[in-house]
Amino acid sequence: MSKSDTILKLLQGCNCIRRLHKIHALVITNGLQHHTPVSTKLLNFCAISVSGSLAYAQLLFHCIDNPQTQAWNSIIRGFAKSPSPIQAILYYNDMVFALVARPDTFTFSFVLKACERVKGERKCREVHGTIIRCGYESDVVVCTNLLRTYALNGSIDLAQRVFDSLSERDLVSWNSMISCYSQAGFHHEALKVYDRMKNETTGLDGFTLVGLLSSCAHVGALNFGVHLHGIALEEGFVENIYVGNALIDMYAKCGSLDDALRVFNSMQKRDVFTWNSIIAGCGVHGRGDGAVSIFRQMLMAGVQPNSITFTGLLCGCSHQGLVEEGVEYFHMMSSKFNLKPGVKHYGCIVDLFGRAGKLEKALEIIETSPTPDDPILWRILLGSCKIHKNVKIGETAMRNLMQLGESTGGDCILLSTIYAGAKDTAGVSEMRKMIKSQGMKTTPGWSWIEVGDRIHKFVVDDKSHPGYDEIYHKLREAIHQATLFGYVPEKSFINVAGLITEECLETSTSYHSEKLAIAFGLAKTSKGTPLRIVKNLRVCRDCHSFTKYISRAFNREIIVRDRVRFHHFKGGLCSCKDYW
DNA sequence: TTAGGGTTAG
Repeated sequence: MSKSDTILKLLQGCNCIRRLHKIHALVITNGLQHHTPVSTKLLNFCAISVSGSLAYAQLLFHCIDNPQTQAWNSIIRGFAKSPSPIQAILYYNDMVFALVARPDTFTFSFVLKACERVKGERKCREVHGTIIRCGYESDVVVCTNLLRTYALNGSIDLAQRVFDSLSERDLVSWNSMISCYSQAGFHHEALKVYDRMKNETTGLDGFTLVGLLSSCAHVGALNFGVHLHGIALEEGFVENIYVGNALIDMYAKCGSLDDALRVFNSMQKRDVFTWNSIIAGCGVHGRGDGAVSIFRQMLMAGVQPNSITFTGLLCGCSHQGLVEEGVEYFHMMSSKFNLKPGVKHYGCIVDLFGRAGKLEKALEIIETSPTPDDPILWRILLGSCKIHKNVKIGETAMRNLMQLGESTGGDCILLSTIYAGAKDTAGVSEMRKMIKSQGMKTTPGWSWIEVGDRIHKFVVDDKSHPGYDEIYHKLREAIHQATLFGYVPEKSFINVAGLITEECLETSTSYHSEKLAIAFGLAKTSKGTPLRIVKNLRVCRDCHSFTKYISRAFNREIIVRDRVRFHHFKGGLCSCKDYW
C-alpha cells in the first residue's frame, strides 16, 4: 500500500481532532501536502466531519495551490452548515472571482443553503443569475434549493416562478413547494399545489402529507384532512411519526378532538411533538383536565417536556379555570424541569388569574415578571378587565400600553367596551377621539366554513358571495327561529355612540362574519350535519348567545374556532360554559 | 467522490 493510500485509510478511521492533527503531520512528513487526492480528502473531512474542524479546514484550503471545484465545494459546504454561513458566501464570491474553478451544481446547492440561512435574498437573486449563465436552470436539485431559498427569504412568488419554470418536477420539488407555502402561511396555496400534483404521476409520500395536513390544520379544512388520513391509511404512511403527529394536530385544530385522541392512542411510537400536539389540542378545546392527565402520562412514559408542552398545558388550565393546577405547573417548569418560563407562559398565568377574576393578582404577576414592558401581557390583562368589567385596572393596562408606545386600535376598542359597560360616555368618547386622531387601524373580522371540498370566507355584512340572497334569507330565518327560543340580540352601547370601529361593525345590528357563515352552513348542508366555523377574532357575546340558540333551534352541533380556543355548541349550550 | 423535502406554541 502506498503512503497516500495509507493516509486515506487512516482518515477513514479518524474520529477526533487530535488524531487528525497527527494525520496532517504525517502528510507533511511524507511530503504529501501537495498530493491533490490526499489534501482534498483531508480538507473535505475537516470541513464536514463532526470530529473535524472548520478552522483547520481553512488552514488546509489556503495551502492548496489553485484549488479546484471539489476543494471549493468542501469549504463552502462546511461553512454553509456552520454557525457562520456568511463565510460560505464569501468563499463562493472568491471562487467566482478567481475564475480558476468553475462552480458546479453542488457549489450552487451549498451556497444557496448559506443564502437561506443568512436571509440573503439579494445574493440569492445574484446566484440565480449565475445558475442560468452556467446552464443549470433545468437542474431539479439546484432549482429545489433555489425555490426554498427564495421562499424562506420571503419571496414566495419567485419560488413559485422557479418551480413553474422547471421542465421536470420530482416528488421532492413538489413537496418543497407545498411545505414552503405552508411554512410561509399561504395555506390555501399549499393545498392548491396538491390539486396540480394530483394530475402528475409523481405520487406522494409522508412529506407531502405532513405539509398538506399542517395547512389543513391552519385553515380548519377537516374534510380535506380526513381525505388525507384515508390516503395515509391506504398507502401505509400512518406508522410515520411525522404523519401521526400532523394528523393529531390537524384533527385537534379542525375541531375534532375525539379523532385527535384516537390517532394519539393508536400510535406505537410517540415523541415530544406527539405529546405536545395532543396536550395543546386538549387545551384549546377547554379540556384542561384532559391536558393535565395526558401530561402526567407523558412524564410516566419518560418523555421530557419542553417549553411548548407547558404553553399547551397552561393554556388548558386557563381556559378551564384550573387556577391552582396552572400555578403549580408554572412553578414546576423551573423547579423540576429546569425550564425558564417565557413571555408566553407568563401570558398564560396572567390570563389564568385574569379570566378567573383575580385581576389584582394578574397585575402583580406582570409587574414582577422578567418582562413587565411586554405589551402582550398588558393586552391580556385588558382583555380580562373587559370580561370582569373592571374600569380601574383596565385603565392601568391601557396606560402601560400607551407608555410603551404599543397601544393599538384593538386596545382602544377593548377599553371603550369596558367604559360602555360602566355607562361612561366620556370614556367612550375619549377612546373614539384617540382612534380617529391617531388614525389607528383595526383588524377586520372574517370567518370561514368548509362545505364539501370548498372553503367559503365571509367578512362582516359580506355581499360578495354569489349566493348572498339565499344566505341573507336564511340568516333572517335563523334569527327569527333563535328569537322564538329566547334569543335576545344585544344592543351595543358603542354602536349607539357611533364609534366606527371593528367592535362596532361586529354588533348585532349588522351581520357578523360568523353569523353569515352559520347561515351559509344551514342553507348548504343537510339536517343534522355539524357546522365548523373558523374565525380570526374572539367570538363576541352576542354571537356566542346567537350560536347557542341556533344549535338548539336547528338541532345542529356548531363548532367555532376563534382566535384562541374552540367552542362546541350543542342543544343550546356551549362547551366553554360561557367561560371564555 | 459532495446536493434538495416533514410536525407542536404564538
